[in-house]
Amino acid sequence: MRQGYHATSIDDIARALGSTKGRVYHHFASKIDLFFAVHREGMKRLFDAVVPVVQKEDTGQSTLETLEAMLQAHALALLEHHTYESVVVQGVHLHRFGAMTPEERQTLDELIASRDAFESLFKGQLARLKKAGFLRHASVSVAAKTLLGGIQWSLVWYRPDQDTSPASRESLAREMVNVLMHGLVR
Amino acid sequence: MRQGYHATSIDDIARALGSTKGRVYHHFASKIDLFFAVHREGMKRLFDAVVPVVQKEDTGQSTLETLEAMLQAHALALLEHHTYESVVVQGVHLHRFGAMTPEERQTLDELIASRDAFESLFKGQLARLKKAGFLRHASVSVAAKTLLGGIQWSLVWYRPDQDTSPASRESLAREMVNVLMHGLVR
DNA sequence: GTCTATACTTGGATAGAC
DNA sequence: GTCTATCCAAGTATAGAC
Repeated sequence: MRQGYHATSIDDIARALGSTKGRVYHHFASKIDLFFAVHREGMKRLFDAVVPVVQKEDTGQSTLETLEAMLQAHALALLEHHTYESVVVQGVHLHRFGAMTPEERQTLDELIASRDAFESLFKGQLARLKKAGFLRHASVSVAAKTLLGGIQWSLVWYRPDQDTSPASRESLAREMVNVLMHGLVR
Repeated sequence: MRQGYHATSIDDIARALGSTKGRVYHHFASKIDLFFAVHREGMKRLFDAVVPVVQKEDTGQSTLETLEAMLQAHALALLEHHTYESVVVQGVHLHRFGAMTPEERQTLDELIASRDAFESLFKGQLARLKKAGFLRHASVSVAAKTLLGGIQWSLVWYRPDQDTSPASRESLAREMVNVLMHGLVR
């Protein structure tokens, strides 16, 4: 999270643990294997936050309200698990990397597929809204990327140490979602 | 742009030039100096795209229309100069890095300051809108980061090779801006 | 399961010929 | 201004003791 994949050495990690390389390599076969484990956990937490909200769809709230709840859950999860999620972003860049073993390549492909599946949760909801007459001047795909982008960009600027209370994270998430849902209408 | 700062070796760069390290080191004192040069050019292009739009403010268009034009110009610049701008993003991460010489540190601080100045162009416009009754449920700062984030996230997903025509970039930029300006109102 | 010691490779940077 | 050759540091990974 702090320095990115390449700038972080196994020695850095060992030092943070108060131990040495040996311990790290006892638990993980390679550096990228450790990265994969963190990435997987990060994706799990995103799904755990958003899937329950999608499944509550039939309990009376409108399609638009469900989307708003999904965005809110996503934004909050990003802030709460900022450590894991800022590792997840880096998976995208590693994707077009080149030199790795077939197994590593396959694992990475799985992780990217899981990111796509996550985005599709939002695309599905947006497609339903478009049918209902919303979103007239944008495609579902670009809308999904733009809305998620507005939230996910917080991974770039948000510093968890500056503001630690759960309530302030909740209201920060709310602010971001408000901007995206209501745009700049008066 | 393709592999990120750390994963790209000077040999990679020399190979792309059809030459060797020697040439690169004749023109740039160090790897980070080369990075700085690209970053600087990237920031220059962003300002060149947006500043003229801000300065046209007094020519009859509304504050809201000016903001929309600024976002559009920014989005288009990101797509057009995707190569430079995706390097600019990495400056943020390098910022909290640690080991560098005082001169390098100072240069990096200047680059970050220039990013902040850029964001302030949008904050200024949003502050004027807030006074006029817009943006009631979000702070100027979070709104700026969220709106810019929606656009800047295209640096993560946009692949310039897939769609090369200026017209299609223009309409892609338009779509992103529409989502952000009009939100999900019907 | 954790440590120390070390093998091996990559990559930033420099020297000096042309 | 560009090349080749080389130095040196950093960092991944492994071997083997405890």
